[in-house]
Amino acid sequence: MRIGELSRRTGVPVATIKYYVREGLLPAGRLTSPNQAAYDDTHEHRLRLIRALLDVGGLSVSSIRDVLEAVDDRTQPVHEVLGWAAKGILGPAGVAADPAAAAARDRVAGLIERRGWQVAPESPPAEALAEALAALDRVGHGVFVDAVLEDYADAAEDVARVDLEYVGRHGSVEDMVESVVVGTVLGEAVLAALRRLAHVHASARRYGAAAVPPAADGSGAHSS
Amino acid sequence: MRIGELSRRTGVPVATIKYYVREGLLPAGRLTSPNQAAYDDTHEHRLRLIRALLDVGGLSVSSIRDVLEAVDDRTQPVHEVLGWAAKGILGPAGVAADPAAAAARDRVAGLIERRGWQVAPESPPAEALAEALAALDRVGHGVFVDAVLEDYADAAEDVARVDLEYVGRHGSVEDMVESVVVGTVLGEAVLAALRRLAHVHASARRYGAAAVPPAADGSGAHSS
DNA sequence: CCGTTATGGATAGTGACACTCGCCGCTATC
DNA sequence: GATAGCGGCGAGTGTCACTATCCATAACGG
Repeated sequence: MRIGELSRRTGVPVATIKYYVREGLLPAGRLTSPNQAAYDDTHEHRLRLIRALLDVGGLSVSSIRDVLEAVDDRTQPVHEVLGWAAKGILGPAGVAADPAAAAARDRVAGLIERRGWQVAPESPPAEALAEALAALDRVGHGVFVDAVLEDYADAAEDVARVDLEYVGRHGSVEDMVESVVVGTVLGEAVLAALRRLAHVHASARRYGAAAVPPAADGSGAHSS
Repeated sequence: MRIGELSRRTGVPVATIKYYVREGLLPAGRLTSPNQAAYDDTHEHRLRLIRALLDVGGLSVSSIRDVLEAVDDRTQPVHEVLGWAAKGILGPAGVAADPAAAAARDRVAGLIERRGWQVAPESPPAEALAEALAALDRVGHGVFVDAVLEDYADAAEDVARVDLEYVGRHGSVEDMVESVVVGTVLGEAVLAALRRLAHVHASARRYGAAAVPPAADGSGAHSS
């Protein structure tokens, strides 16, 4: 397969594929002549993965490069791979120093301890959580945390159990790291969408009984 | 309070505050002279909200403008507000037409029906879900969906129940829409972080028994 | 009273990001 | 042997979230 067909199969423009190769997201094709290269199924699969991470997962190109390096590195322990991606989605952040942040970090440490989670409080997900709790506090919704944190944690545990089961049942170690990545990133998108769906349903049931036909107008549908 | 103090209190640069005012995210201060304006607590609160949605929620400035308009518009029914924000996080997207997308939409419709959810299958969250499922399918992890969808949906229902209870118990209708926004957007970040935390824990327990001291090296800790 | 600093308002510029274009010389295909 | 496609490269594009500069005016300190 040459680049044109790869492009046609995946719907990704040729120029973009070349760009991904330059950026190190996609390995170059096997050269058959000085200016002719062949691509195969692995390239196609990798390309689809890149697009999924980019479009649905919302990762940046540079995060994806890091992630894919981890996927390719077979020596990477699975649970190590799980910590990274937060930084790609949340900004560089860099450990805030205000009172809200300090309180949030304590709160996270308490939660981890109470749950008996074997996680370092300095790990990226823990800091991401602290960041989110601090933000909630700063906008005056600190109570939200009191009201929901434990229930959220229960739900997170349920979900994580299911995820791990899937990854574990998925056969070869080669694919495992990719399963973890896919499950983490795309699973997040799935869960978020489900939560909003459940919100809409629960809200419609509780407040407006009036049917909610939201596709009728375009008021909020188009972007920019 | 003048703009300088507002800046000092929130940590947001003066130039950035001016930018938010220009962009319509933040109302202008009350003019006391042709070139002097006063800001109050509502401005401060709004500014913190903007930063939270931006930094933690990952919304774009234009999404935030839309969201805040809804917050300010008291006539907005609550369950109507719940549909929007997906477009800010996921791209404009625009309804894919390939087989994976079609299958995913069917699947979503089936799920909604099976759950008895009162949600239109064309609503933004439903389409976001279909998008995510389609992406999963395209990267060859369609099985993931079979394995976890129902459990995810259970978890989402649990979480949504808790969320709605919080919003309902939160008093005045004025604050309700804001609670919904905050709960939806920041709650998503909280839930995602908790899920990753639970992943790391469950994974450490199941695979590497070796303690996982992740803060020791800086290999993945600092960004870019 | 006056120099310094801060302010509102407007315009222009910045850096990061994810592409996208154009060019060159070569190759595959009809 | 014309035409289309190719690999590789550098440069350009549009968007986004700021950021910098400028001006005339206002507040503030001595």
